[in-house]
Amino acid sequence: MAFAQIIVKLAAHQTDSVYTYRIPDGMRVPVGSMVRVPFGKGNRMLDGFVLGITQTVDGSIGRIKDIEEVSGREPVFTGRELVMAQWMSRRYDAPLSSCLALFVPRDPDKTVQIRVCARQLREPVPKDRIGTVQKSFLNVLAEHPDWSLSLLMKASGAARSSVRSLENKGIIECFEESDQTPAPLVIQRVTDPGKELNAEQKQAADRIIRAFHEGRSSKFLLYGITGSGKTEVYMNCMEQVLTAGKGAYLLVPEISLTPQLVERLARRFGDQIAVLHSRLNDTERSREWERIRRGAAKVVVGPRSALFAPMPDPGLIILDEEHESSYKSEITPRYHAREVAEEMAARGGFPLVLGSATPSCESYYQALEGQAELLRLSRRAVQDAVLPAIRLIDMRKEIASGNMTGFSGELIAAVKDRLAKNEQSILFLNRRGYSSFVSCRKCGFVLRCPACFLPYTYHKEQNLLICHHCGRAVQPVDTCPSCGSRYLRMSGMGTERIVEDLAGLFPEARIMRMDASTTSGKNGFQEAYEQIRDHQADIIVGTQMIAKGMDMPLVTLVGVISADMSLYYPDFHSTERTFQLLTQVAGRAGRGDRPGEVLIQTYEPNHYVLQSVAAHDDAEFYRQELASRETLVCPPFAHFLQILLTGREEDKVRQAAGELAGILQRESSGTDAVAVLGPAPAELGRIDNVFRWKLLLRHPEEEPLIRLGGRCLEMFRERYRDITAAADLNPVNMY
DNA sequence: GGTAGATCGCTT
DNA sequence: AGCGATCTACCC
Repeated sequence: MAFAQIIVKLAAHQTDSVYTYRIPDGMRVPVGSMVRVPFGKGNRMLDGFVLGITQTVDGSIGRIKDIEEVSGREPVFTGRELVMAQWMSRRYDAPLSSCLALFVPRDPDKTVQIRVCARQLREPVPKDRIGTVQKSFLNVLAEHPDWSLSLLMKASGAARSSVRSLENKGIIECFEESDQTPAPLVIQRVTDPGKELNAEQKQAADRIIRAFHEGRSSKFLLYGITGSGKTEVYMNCMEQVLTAGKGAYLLVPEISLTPQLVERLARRFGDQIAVLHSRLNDTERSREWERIRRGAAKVVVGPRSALFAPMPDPGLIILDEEHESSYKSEITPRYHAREVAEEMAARGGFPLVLGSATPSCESYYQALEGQAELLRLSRRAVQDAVLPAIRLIDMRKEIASGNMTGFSGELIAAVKDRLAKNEQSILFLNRRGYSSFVSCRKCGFVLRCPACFLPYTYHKEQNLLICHHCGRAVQPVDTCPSCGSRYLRMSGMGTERIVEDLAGLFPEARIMRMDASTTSGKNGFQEAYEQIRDHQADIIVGTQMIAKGMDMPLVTLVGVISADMSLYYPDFHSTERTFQLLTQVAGRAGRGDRPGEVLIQTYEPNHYVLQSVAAHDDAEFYRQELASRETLVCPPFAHFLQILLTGREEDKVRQAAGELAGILQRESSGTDAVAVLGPAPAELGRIDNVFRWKLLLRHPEEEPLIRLGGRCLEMFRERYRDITAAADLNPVNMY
């Protein structure tokens, strides 16, 4: 008798419990299998992962049930993957089952279809008495040796018993065969042999490849300005890694996974690439995974989750736009792809490349400290393109001169000028919708979502008040729900409002809006891009999505409506984000043969972020930002562990938060003392009627935070079963 | 998350 | 006492 140690995927389990199930006689259940098991009083079928096999069983276990079946290919995860999942589980305080699930396709049965085939071993000798049905079966088999057993049976009219009879006589043999390697999603011939690299690019590629050949897991920061040809360096390195028989991961932020990039990679690597993104269905994703698992696809392109694709022998991981916050998962396990990639590279003994035009402060600091090798690309690969002129517009002066429109005279004049020249303008505002809140002029009441307590954003097109947090949509009212007055006012500006105002100012212009609301369809983003490229719009009003890597040669003006909005967001990342966003959005101007101009409207033109953006002085930004981070004791000079407590009863959540703070303070002592900040209600104190309190732990090193957090949360969870406590290491959203 | 068994509270 | 509504513990 054999038993399997199984962890089960159950949402209510905040921590893993290992259950013992009996393996029915004849069932093959290796370690690493995914199985269906009956669970709970109702014997509901759940997915489970097999962590171990034992021959005996602990007498204290009451009732032991049988495994129902094994899902898909067995096993679904390797020992190496289990080790990575365990590392993630500890580091991110997440159930092991949730970490293992990342390495397993959602429906393993779709990954590979096992079929039963037959092959003839010898001719029937005369003394064998063959019936006619069996003879017919052999004839069909001779004609179609690749058919499945069921097909052969159907064609010949043979029953399973006849087949068994042939088997028993040793004339045929039945065997299981997995399907052929699935067809690639992207089919393209290799037409691009690769460009000659310039000196900087070549030096960068050489140093990465040297580390690869030496089996060093070095970390590189490829810091290259917009248009300096980072992708060409990536492709050159990947090609050399492939030549050496290994595979490569190219991670991109989801938004950057555009058809242009995929096409470019396909022209270079043909069907050796596997493309993964969130819009694939289960079958498509499973097929790409299967191609990767079989070694048919050696270049994996995708967002952070692509790291978990089962590449048998990786030799390189590249994170493009490494500063992007989409590399941090906001659901359990709350991992950062950069950290997971680093761990994979370290274990595998191969290099990691972080690429960006605006590196994260963490990576920049590591390069300064020598923990990452810095590779600079300082020249634009496109010869004539020059950096755009960036000018700051002091909006205080506009207000002083009586201009309350939100558009400076200079910006309006510049747009008018571009319209006259038949060139395109981009106007950037990082807030969608029409107005940011609706309030009563008489009593000051603000219309808010009842579940989240966040002000509603008015969407004029749909004529709805929408909560940008939970998505709740309600009909607008014309009287104040509090005092009954009819003086309701819309305040703050969103992209919809900007479009409306511009239409009034420039009635002849073709104005287009590009934000999450207008690009939601399957190809929404691509279609919008093509419209811009084909000059079907003169003015494009958009949120941050227009800042990302699109090539728009007709755009010669970029206007930032308000740079201050993101600058004063209550999060220490806000300055860095603003710098990155403004630098990226400025990079959209003048990439063709005409020079670009960037106008940034602000109420604080002397702020170091704006000054360094305007001067194209990245080094100065990082100098000031790192100094400020050191003073504020923020990353990279400290690490945070945020603990979010949620529950349906406000009093209970508050009380639990206080108790957890006490446990943390008691357990953290001596030289390794961790700073405990809070508890405090979260800025979004209530979402969908669940109350939220938070605690923040800070320490110069990560390890004491992970250790203390893990230990204290274990104690806490035993005591409070109805309160959810979720840890987040170095959260990207500190609210 | 789902279920059974315990407990609560209101009805007859 | 009788029965639905709510709470609590546990699931191999």
